[in-house]
Formats: sequence, structure tokens, C-alpha cells
Amino acid sequence: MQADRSIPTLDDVAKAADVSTATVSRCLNLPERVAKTTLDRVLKAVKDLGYTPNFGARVMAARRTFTIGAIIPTMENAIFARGLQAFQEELRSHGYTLLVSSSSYQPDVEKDQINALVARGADGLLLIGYDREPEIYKYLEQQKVPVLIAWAFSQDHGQPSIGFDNRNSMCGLADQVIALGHQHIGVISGITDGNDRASQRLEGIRDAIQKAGNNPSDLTVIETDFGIQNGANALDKLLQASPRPTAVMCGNDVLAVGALRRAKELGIDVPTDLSITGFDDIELAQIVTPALTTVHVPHREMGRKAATELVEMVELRSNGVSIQLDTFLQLRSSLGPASGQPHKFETE
Amino acid sequence: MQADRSIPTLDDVAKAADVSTATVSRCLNLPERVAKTTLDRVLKAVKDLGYTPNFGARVMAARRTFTIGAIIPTMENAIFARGLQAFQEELRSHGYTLLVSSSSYQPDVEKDQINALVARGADGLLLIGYDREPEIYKYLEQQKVPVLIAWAFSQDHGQPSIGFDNRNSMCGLADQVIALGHQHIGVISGITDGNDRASQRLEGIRDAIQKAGNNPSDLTVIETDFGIQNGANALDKLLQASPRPTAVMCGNDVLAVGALRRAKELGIDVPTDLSITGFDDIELAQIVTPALTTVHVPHREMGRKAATELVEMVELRSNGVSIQLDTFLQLRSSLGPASGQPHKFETE
DNA sequence: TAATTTTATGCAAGCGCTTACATTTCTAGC
DNA sequence: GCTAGAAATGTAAGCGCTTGCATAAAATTA
Repeated sequence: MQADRSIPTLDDVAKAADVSTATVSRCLNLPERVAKTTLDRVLKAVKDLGYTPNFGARVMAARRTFTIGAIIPTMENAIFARGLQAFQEELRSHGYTLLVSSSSYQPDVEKDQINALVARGADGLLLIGYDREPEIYKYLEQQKVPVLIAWAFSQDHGQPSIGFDNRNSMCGLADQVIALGHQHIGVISGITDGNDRASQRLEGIRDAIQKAGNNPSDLTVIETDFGIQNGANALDKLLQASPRPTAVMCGNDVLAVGALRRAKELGIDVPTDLSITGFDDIELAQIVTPALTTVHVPHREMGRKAATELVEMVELRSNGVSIQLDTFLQLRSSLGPASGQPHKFETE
Repeated sequence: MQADRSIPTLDDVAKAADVSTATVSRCLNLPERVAKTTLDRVLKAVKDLGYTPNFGARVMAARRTFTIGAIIPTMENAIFARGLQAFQEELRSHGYTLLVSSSSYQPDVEKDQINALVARGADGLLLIGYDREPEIYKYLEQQKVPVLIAWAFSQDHGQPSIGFDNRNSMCGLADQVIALGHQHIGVISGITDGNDRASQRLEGIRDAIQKAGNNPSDLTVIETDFGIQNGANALDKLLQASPRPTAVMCGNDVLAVGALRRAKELGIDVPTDLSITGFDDIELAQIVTPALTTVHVPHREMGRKAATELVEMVELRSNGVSIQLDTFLQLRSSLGPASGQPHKFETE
């Protein structure tokens, strides 16, 4: 907003249409309460002057913004992009605008952005995952901003959320891996610190191992930042472990694709020599060769439902409920039986 | 913003710290002009009350928002996600906040969102591509909102922009394809209507054909929406053309990946039987098998530079200059010589 | 036609903040 | 100790809009 006098205000429109500012305001907000002829005249003036209401002023006077804020870890991850796209579309159909920021996985950046969004009068907020300082939740509550957590679901948190059980889903996949005879499983996980999605998934793998009667602490885990290249590098490290894993479970598809690529570069055949699994089922998962076995997460549905729920929380001042969505295993060719070629590794 | 009285205002802080509102305001904005002791007292009150300034009010009074708006066609396209991520990071380092909306490739949605962003007092706007109603540019100019166009560069437009020459870049790739002996080229283009990036790329291919002494109108072109699946479907159609193309050039990597997948499904070997090229060089391009020959575009650099330039335009009230970035051919295995197996198609 | 509703419009008080200007309080210098 | 100038703080006028209430005009009813 430039401090230039040439930008028309409500007042200018009122003068041009020869009515009061109140009438202009009503034309814009409650057109049915204005006479047809005045309405036309005012609308014409609005058009002629190229008038746009000043949002700040409007917010201040009306104490509503019809804006929902969302903070995601990164736009570069397709799962958030996809869910958010659906979120926005749904929001739009309810007359809300979405404001997005990304925190680059940094808690303090996220905190700043929550502040910025609240200050900007977001009527509600969408946040990813539960893990954050309690102070933040306190602040949000005090500011009376409804918050919905997405991409996570758990009974143990007070916050309403929409998501799936990361732990359980991953456990299901791990069950499958174990059932195929894999004893030595390597894990490429996202950074678990401050990221409950990542840590829950890891726990899920441990659960499965425990169930199978093995010792979860044997698990070799590499934690790494998000990114294909990071997945590739992590595989290198994992392959140095002894006994060398016959299956590598990754915290998300992107890491898995990286691992897959590195395996290919190293001449390791997937799944004959090594099985690799992902999580999320992004488009990429079915494009790579071999196609990736992964956990399918309904990102779009989550985005859509998150929007309707958040709007409801805002408009009805309701507390919101937690919604659990189902995931399912998407078995593809990157996962095979461990028995494949155990001898291949005997020389190690 | 809930209309609840319990949210503290500047006034509350002023009372709590026993100073005037002006002083509180100064503590927050010009702390160096306030005595240390008062500053401490005020800051404590701010903290105790959990006060957050009301953005709307602040904007209205200060006529600046430190907000930059960006409208992209879709968040689901990695190229925008990536560029925008860099854009936001850079913006942040200058103290600005980014507001993103996506238009889903619909001009009227984009128009709405431009309006919303301007109304919200965006200090500047980042828009993708030139193509839009002149009316919009007029409006923006009148509102005195600096606008920077990204992902496109052309001398022929008044708007400052940062990008690359889509036409020329694609022409370079087409030169290469033609040099490899391809006579029958099929094109899978994005929707060109209202999208100058798509149409420029298409023109680039035509330029190359013309240069090579052939008739550009022979080109078989399928226009389709963005998406892997759409790329796959388009390939089907293209394969029905006669003579059947020996090379398929796609308007972007995502379409190309779709085409690649369908070719694989149909048992058509790439590049022996068919060459496929993309545009953008997203990560996916090097992940697929065979890896995709494409045009590399420096998305992150573009995002970063766009941010510094836009901030400059906003702060210095400068008109901005257009910046052209270089692209380069990224030759990978999806493109091969046409001579490969021409006989294979003789039966057609 | 007068009285009563209904409908359309205007008036004016804020919404919470910034900032020019006025006022008060310090600091020095003599 | 007095005073000029600097530093700190306060006063109050908006910023552009919405909305409760008052008023005027039109429509309805008796």
C-alpha cells in the first residue's frame, strides 16, 4: 500500500455516487438491503474509480478477515503442496482466502510465522503436526484463534486434528516387510526432533519388530533432512552397516527415491538384492523404476476435509473434533522377499 | 480475529506499563527512541499480557505491510514450489512476509486473488507470465502496487520481469532434436490460451523447424492440462498421427514424464523407438528411466533474484528492470537419433 | 386521506494503531 | 543555580471502513 493520495477510498466512491459512505459499504457487503438504482449507481462509481476496499480498515471495522493461515514445513514437498492445493480450493468455495507460509522445518521460523498470521487477523490456522512449544498453543488459545492440526492424528493431544496414525501405518508396512523374511532392516528417517510425524513412523517400525519378537534397538537408523540427495547419501551409510540390511524403510517417498537411485547407481538390484519402501505415495512413487512400495496417504482428501472443518470451527466457534483418515499399503515392486539372494552378501 | 474483548490492545499495554499508547508504539517500532527503563517496563507488559499488535490497524495507520503477494498457477508444480521457496527465504531475510495464492490456471481466479492481495495491502506482487487482461495491469498501476513478472522474459512487454526466454530455450532444444534426424516431431504442450510460457515454447519449436527448412504447420500438437496422467494420455493421441512421430517434445517435464510412462507401458523403447524431451529440469527428470533430456531452468536463482528485485522496487519506488536468466540444455538419455529404427514403423 | 409499516439512506461512533507536534524532563555548560 | 538544547513522553488527529441508531421516503392499510 503506497501512501499515495490517488488511491480511491470509500469516501471518494460515496462522493462520486452522491450517497453516504454507509450506503457504499452496504452496496458492497449487503447489496440486498440497497435500492436497485442506488446499487447500480454506486457500483458504477466503484468501477469507474477502480476502487478496492482497504483490507486493513475493513478488518478493523468488521473484526473478521475471512482469511485462513497455513504454515507448512516446505512447499517443496509434494505432499504438502497437494494437500494445500485441495485445502485452498475448498476454502475458496467457502469464501475464505488462504495465506501460506513455510517454516523450512525450523521451529523458530514457524513461531514467527504463526505470530505474523495471527497479527494479520487469520480467522483460523492450519498447522502441521503436534510438536511445538506449549507456549505457542497457549498463545493461540489466548488469541482465540482456532487451530487445526493436519498430517497427524493421535488421541493423546488436546488439539483437534485431521490426519492418520503415522505410527500404526508405518507399523503395518513394517509387518509386511518382516513377513517377507527381512531380518536386517535399515531405516532412513526424517529428522525426528520436533517432528512427530517422523518419530511416530520410526516408532511404528520398532513396534513391528517388537511384535515379531526381535529387538528394536538393533535397528540401524539414519536421520537426515528431506531431499532426494539426502536419501541417496543415507543409503551409502546404511550399506556400511553389518550385517548389511536386506530392506531399507524410508520415512517418506522422497528419501526412498533417493535411496533407490543410489542403489541403481551402485548396481544393487531392487528388490532382488535390496528392498526399499517409502511413505506418502506421491506421484513419483509410481513413476520410478522399480515402482515404490509405500503407504498411501489421502493428501487431497485431508486438505479438503481440513478446510471444511476449520471453517466450521471458525464460524460456529466450535472446538473441532479430530478426524482420522485411513491409509493403506501400496505394494509395488520395490519390496520383495528377503530370501532373494542372501548368499550374495555372504562375502561381506 | 475474534470479536472478543479479552484480546489485549495497545491501550491495555499502555495502561499496564503506565505510559501513553504512543510510547508503547515507539517501544515496538523505534525502540532506540525510548528510555531503557521504560522500554523494559513496556516490553514486560507486552509479554505479560501476551499482546500482539493488530495488523489491520497497523497497516492502516502506517500504510505499509511488509507483505509481498505471489500468485502462482498451482502449488503442485515443483518448479513453482521450488522457486517460491527461494523467493520466500530471500524475502524473509529482508523482513518481508510472503502471501501465496494459487489460481489453478484460471484467469478469473487469478484476478480475484490479485484483488484480494492488493486489498490486503501487499506492498508488491509477483505474478507468473505476462498474459493477462490489460485491465489488470491498469488496475495494478493505479493502485500503485509494484509488480514483477517471473518465469518469463521478453523485451516486448513494459512490465519488469525476471525469467528466461521460453521461446529461444525451447528452440535450442528443438534444434538438437532436429539435428538428430527427427523429421516427425509431436508436441505435447500445456494449454497455450492465456499462458505465454506455453505458447512461447511451442513457437520455439516452430522456429527451429522453420530454420531447418521444414514446414512448422506439419507439427502435430496436443494441448493438455498439467499433470502426469495428461501427458500419458496425450502420448496415446500423438501415436495415432501418421506419420507417427519419432520424437515427442513436451512443454514441461511433468508432461514428459507422463509420456515416458505411457511409452513404457506400451512397450515402446525410449529413446530407441521414440525420443521424448521435457522442459524445466525438475528433480524428477533425472530420476525417471531413461533420464529425461530437458531444458534446465534456474528456478531457485530466479526466486531469489525476484525477491531482491521486488523489495528494491517497493522500497525505492523504482520501476524495476527486466532480468534475463540463462537456461541450458540438459541432455540425457531420453533423446536419441531418429535413425534408430525407422523400419519399425514402416508397417504403419 | 391519514396512519402505520416497511424500506432505503444518512449520521457518527468507533475499530487499534502511528505519528506530527506539544509538552515535560534531563543534561550540560557556564 | 540558571538556561539552552536534547531526550523522553504525552496528546490527539487521523488511517478507511462497518454498523447501530435515527431519519426520511415509499408502500401498505384502514
